Amino acid sequence: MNRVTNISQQFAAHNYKLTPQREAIVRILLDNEKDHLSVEEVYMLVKRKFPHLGLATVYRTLELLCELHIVQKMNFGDGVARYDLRDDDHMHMHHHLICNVCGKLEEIKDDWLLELEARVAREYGFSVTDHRLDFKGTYNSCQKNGCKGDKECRAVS
Amino acid sequence: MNRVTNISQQFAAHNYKLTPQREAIVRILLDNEKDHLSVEEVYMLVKRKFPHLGLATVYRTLELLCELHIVQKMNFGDGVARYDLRDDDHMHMHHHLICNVCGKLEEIKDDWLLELEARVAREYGFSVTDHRLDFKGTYNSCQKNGCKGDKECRAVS
DNA sequence: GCTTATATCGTAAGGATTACTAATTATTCT
DNA sequence: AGAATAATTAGTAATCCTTACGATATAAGC
Repeated sequence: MNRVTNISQQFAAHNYKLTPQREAIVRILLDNEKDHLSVEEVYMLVKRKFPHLGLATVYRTLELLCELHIVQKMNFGDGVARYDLRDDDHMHMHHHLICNVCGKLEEIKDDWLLELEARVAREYGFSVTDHRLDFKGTYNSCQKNGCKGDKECRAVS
Repeated sequence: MNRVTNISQQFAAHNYKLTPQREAIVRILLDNEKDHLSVEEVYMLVKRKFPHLGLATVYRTLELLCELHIVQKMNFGDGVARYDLRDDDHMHMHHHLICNVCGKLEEIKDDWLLELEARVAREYGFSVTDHRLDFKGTYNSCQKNGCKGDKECRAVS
């Protein structure tokens, strides 16, 4: 099924309407799935096709998408919230690799934590509904370029 | 060795001085290790013993501690940065359990990710220097109290 | 078609963090 | 010890991101 149609149905299921503004925002997110866009970036991109759209609408729509578990609001330490499309099952977030040198943010779609979640349930009496796993480090290909220094810790990870 | 002494040496090693203000802040962090304090909370606590301390000094000191890898700045979604003491080796962060019902934040000190880090290195050519692993879910003991709803997704996780 | 609810727009208000200047404290050199 | 230099702090102003608000516009129900 078309992803926009799918999302439209999820809106309807919760008595929300997929207005033209909301649809434009959703399309921007789908078209830039790899990019972990910030509110401002979404705003800029969607304004090309929809010049009259207001910034507050972007904030509200992203909050709505978050509530519907279509996206996940995240903070990678650059001072702005970023939004990441969830997997189709809307269950778990994928993992991230964040390079200290080049700054690249790569996604790992596999879920590597099923075993650990079972362990958490067993040992801590805690049933996991979601997780977040980020790795910081350096790509081997970036290693030779040297490290920019140890300032990355200042970021809110 | 005394932890304050140890930290003092780390300051000296980087040509920073452990001033009375900085030491007071460090002591507050050590005394409230489990609590993931925010800047404002540190400020309030340290002012009891050190009424003339300024808020900006708290911000600067925590940034400094972050640079020295003594603490880790984190964002758990409540709009403020929180600071978490690193393990003694200053290498890796511990993991967190965050309950959707009671809001409790528990730490898991074991490092469960060594194998996954090896896998990342092998499959992605990425050598991990640090990680972040948070589990969201509910304690079995909280389950019977019911869930507050699905608004937790609005938080920046 | 009129009424009611929902969504948008633009901007004002809020809150957390950073930037900045003057004052204070420590260090170095003679 | 005393002057000069450097490091640190205090207090507040400025900045930036986000939320709140009132008015307008759009859609839904009868």
